[in-house]
Amino acid sequence: MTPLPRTFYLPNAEVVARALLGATLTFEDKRVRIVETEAYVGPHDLASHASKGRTPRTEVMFGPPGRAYIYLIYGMYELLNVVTGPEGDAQAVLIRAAEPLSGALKGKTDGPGKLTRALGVTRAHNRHDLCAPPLTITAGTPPTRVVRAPRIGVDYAGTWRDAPLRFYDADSPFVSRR
DNA sequence: CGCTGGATTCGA
DNA sequence: CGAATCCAGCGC
Repeated sequence: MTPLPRTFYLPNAEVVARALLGATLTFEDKRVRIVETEAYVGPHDLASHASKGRTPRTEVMFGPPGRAYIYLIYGMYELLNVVTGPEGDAQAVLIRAAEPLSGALKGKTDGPGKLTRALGVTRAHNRHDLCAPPLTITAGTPPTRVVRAPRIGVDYAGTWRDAPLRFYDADSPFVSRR
């Protein structure tokens, strides 16, 4: 399969988060179907790391769309994001959960930390261009029903805490719990 | 340079 | 409910 074109990542994070549901995430020989995402809509979004401004860590979010933003959280989990929006517009979509498609996975994929661990994706792939191997996203099977809800674990985000920017496949048993 | 706390997960 | 485990961001 051909990776989704860079133009796919050009719209805002909310649109891309919704559009990524059902798409296939591939890393080397491992493939999963994305079933849960969250949109981080810009520097004004207090839940986004981009709200701290342009720093060494957030730099990639201010760059061109279609790149991976991967960071370490709680000292032990790597979370995978996709940068969206035009260059200079720091938006991103967190990939929270997926369904296994290949059998080579090293564990569960029903949570953002577990997903990257099962795929073997690490910070070494931060800034990687998702339009080229080994880490890519291709078209897949869209969900029948999509649920929109508040994001998980962003209680610190003030007025942005309850913004309904989380999307998931209502019929998938692989959506993260909570 | 020291301090604080986190887009999580698992086990008690 | 709290520990694990480490580093970004910030203040001094």
